[in-house]
Amino acid sequence: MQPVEAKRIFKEHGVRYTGRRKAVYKCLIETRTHPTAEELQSLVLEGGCHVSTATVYNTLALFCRLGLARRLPIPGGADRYDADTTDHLHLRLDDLGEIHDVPDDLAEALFSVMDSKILDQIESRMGISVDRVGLHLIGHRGSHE
Amino acid sequence: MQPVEAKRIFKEHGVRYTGRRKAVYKCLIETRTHPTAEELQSLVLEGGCHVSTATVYNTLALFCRLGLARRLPIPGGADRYDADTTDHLHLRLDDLGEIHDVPDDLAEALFSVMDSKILDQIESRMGISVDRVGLHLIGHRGSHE
DNA sequence: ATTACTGCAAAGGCTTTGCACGGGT
DNA sequence: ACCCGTGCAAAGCCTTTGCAGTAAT
Repeated sequence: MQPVEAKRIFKEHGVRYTGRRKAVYKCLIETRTHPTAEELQSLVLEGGCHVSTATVYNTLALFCRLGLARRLPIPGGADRYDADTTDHLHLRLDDLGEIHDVPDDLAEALFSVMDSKILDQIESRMGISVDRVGLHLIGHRGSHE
Repeated sequence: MQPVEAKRIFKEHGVRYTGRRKAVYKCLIETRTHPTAEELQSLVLEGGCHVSTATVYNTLALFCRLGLARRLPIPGGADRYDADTTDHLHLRLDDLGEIHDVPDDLAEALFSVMDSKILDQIESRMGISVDRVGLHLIGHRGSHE
């Protein structure tokens, strides 16, 4: 999503498109490794725009509400944020503390094989409804050891 | 795993099989919904065995190290613990704050369709190694709305 | 002028840690 | 007697919140 479109979305929600929000959003879309709130704050500060920790968190929460970002819970660490809100597969490199996107065609290939008949069976046998299937990969840089 | 076998594992690791550890382990295997540390402490206390919060956490960490339990990270909430350390699929019921196991045959059916060729492709295209595939379901009680 | 945004600091939830005491072997 | 296990309280990390000041419309 382009920043100019973000501006429109803000307007539509009766929310102000302020300097810090602009700066936070810019850093978020420019950073490929899905930064934490703290990393994002550092980036914004380095860019010459002062912003407080609270504002970074509040701003990111706002982005998520507006559909401009997605929050990625990280077990045992700070959550990360992603400006790409489309459904896509994440690969966690735990040793580096990074999260990367898996190319869509490969992600699609993984998801497409998950037969909905199996999910239907799970629903009927367990007496529940499945809302979402969470899938993510955990790996590390380098070849198979 | 039977408590009697747990005792053996403790011995093997040169760790004492004390009253609290016994009580914590007993409550853990008896509780089907994968309790949090706090819930587990309450259960142990109700059972008439006094135990502190710190000990519950330390004990659970010990169990995980010994392979007697698994820690389940819960986004935005307290982590949960599972005495079943075999690979199996979890279903999170977020509205109830519960986690249930998916019957093995169904979980197996879901996993088996994930072609390893796709994972190989991801590895070569991204220049990484995939260590684990994380999969879990999020749902709610009741029929499809 | 009105309303929303921001910063600071405080508090919050969950978890770990330091240290002195007590209990197992 | 030794060492491990335990409790308590303090500190830790990440995040949210209250409130007073500031800026946008």
